[in-house]
Amino acid sequence: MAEKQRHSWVAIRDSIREMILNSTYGPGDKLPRDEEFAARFGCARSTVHRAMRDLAQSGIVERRRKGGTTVRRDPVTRATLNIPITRLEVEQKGSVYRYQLIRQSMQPSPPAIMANFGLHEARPMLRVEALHLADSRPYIFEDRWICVETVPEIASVDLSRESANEWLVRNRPYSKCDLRLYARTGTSTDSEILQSEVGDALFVMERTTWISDAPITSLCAVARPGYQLFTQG
Amino acid sequence: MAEKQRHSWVAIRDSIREMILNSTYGPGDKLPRDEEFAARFGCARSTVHRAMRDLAQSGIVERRRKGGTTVRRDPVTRATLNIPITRLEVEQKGSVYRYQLIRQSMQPSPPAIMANFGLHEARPMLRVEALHLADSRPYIFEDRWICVETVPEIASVDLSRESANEWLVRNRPYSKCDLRLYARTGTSTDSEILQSEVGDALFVMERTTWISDAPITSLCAVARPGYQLFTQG
DNA sequence: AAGTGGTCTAGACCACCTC
DNA sequence: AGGTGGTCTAGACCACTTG
Repeated sequence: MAEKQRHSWVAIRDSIREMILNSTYGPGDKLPRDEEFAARFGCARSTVHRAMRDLAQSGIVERRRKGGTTVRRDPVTRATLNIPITRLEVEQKGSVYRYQLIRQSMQPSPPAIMANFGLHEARPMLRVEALHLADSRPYIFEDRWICVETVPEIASVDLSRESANEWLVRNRPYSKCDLRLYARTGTSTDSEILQSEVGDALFVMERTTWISDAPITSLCAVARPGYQLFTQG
Repeated sequence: MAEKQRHSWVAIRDSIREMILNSTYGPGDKLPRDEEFAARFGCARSTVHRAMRDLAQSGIVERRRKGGTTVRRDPVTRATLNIPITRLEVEQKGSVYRYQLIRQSMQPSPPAIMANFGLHEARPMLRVEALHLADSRPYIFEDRWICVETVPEIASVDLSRESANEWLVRNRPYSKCDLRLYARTGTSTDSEILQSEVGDALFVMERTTWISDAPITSLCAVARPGYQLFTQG
């Protein structure tokens, strides 16, 4: 009952992971070089590399040139979140999506937004407050700041028709994304906008993106009560 | 001002992404075969493959054998969450970690847990309720169910000394992990355990893991008010 | 300065899936 | 049944980083 491919990178990854869990190699230990493993397994070095890359991405090992591969002392659980465009998220649930621009204006970035971006000086930004609705009921409220120096085209987009969320995802790739998730108690302002009760537990997602160190957008999205965020491939 | 490596997979990835954003290839369009791209770029097919794998993982394209590579119609934002062992999370903040086992008992899996695992029949499970503390203040309360058929060794672990969280992460790899995040209003039970106020907004993380279709554990972790979950590489 | 991981190549074969 | 992506190899060179 052998595997179809004897030297598949998956098999090799599992072997190495098994050794780590066996304590053949413990936390902080240095693993043999890729070439050494390749010789042991009787496969090409690139196959070991492929396996190692997977283990590194899972957070089980750390790799450094010259430094070699070491077993992480602090294993982490890594989960990938899929954050779809809000319109598609709503439509996928079979609801009717509607979008409502509440306010937009040019403002210099306030301290909180500068902190999100890691900026030391204020930059001119477009602030957009908007509401996403599902079946005419408030779904997510977003308060977004867009750096017009990085995204000058945003000025010519009609944000009352197309959401900034959608325009940016479709037109601006990002190279870095910071995400912050937490729960907040609803205020009276929240309850007005989201038609929720004061004191409801609200789910908040803050997302900040850059394209190679240039700030793109930073937003704070507040979801209606009952909202859940899932993982999924 | 040319790049050091003219045919680096990063450069090729960026070129292809650029074409997609240019609408050279629009949503739903089929991209040329890898071999075709390789010929155009004057590189090896495996280099195109490396670039494509990255684009696929970012959620920009979809690849299928024989079906070829297509531009996704519904772009998604993908973010990787790092969920450390709770003890390390606390210690990294410079706080003193403490752990307190509240209750543990063998119980057949209730419907909610069966649903998390996708089981049709109840299985014997070890239920563990425990509290993680930071500087003697409640930090996270976890209500965990462990499938003893998959993890029989758990029976011989002293869970009053080592948290199930830590033991499992260190000893049990998983092949699949479902995550669900949401906000919940604190009940009187919550307020007792977490020393919070009734009505506080609490951040809840539900996590279910399998090892190749065999259920490992399903837990519901409730964090103290003010808790935040971040991304980070 | 040298050792280790990262990348690239050219070619081969395989596995999956649509046509 | 055939086309496409996925993997594997053997070898070469490069880039990072630590001793």
